[in-house]
Amino acid sequence: MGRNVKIKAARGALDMTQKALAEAVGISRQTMNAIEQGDYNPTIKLCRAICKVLGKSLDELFGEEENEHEKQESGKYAG
Amino acid sequence: MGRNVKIKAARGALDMTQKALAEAVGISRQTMNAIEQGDYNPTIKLCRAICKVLGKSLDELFGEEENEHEKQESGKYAG
DNA sequence: AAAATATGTCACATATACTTGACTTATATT
DNA sequence: AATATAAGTCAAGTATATGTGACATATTTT
Repeated sequence: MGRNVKIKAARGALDMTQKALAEAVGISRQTMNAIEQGDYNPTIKLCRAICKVLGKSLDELFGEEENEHEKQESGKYAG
Repeated sequence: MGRNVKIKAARGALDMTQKALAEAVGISRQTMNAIEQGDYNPTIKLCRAICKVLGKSLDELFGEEENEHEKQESGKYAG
């Protein structure tokens, strides 16, 4: 999928650890890590919760996939 | 969850049926219907695909849950 | 350099997003 | 008023998001 660098940056700006963010959002640390790693595809409700904690919009954190070195998407919903 | 009136409106503006939108996005008609009905919580990837087809941003279509007559959320990720 | 904390990853379990097929109720169209 | 298309819903199946525990590797702190 493509690592989510924006979450990591926003989290860093608030000096929060993955664990702290995960707790604030109400999910497990591993899930938070997997999302930053791009290992999966969170639900919109979870994305909204992350945005709220980090004080960012959906577009800022989850808009337009990083297509810098695009790694052959398993493309279920065609782009 | 709360019906997504915005998708319905954007779809209507393009004179698309649920079936047509579902096909354009690459999901089943029933899933599209369930999302508009607020019967579940799509993944961000699917949301992006819907946005792309409808020419709207995540914030426009999926930002901030409708809290007009808020029906006691099952609140997994606290709001 | 040892101890502590943060991050990455794996395997297995559970909840739920999404599919498919079928049926019903609206809303056109003729 | 009959026929067609659109929309809503249900049950049963499959795929995957998320949880939990455990362990490995970075990175920071002492």
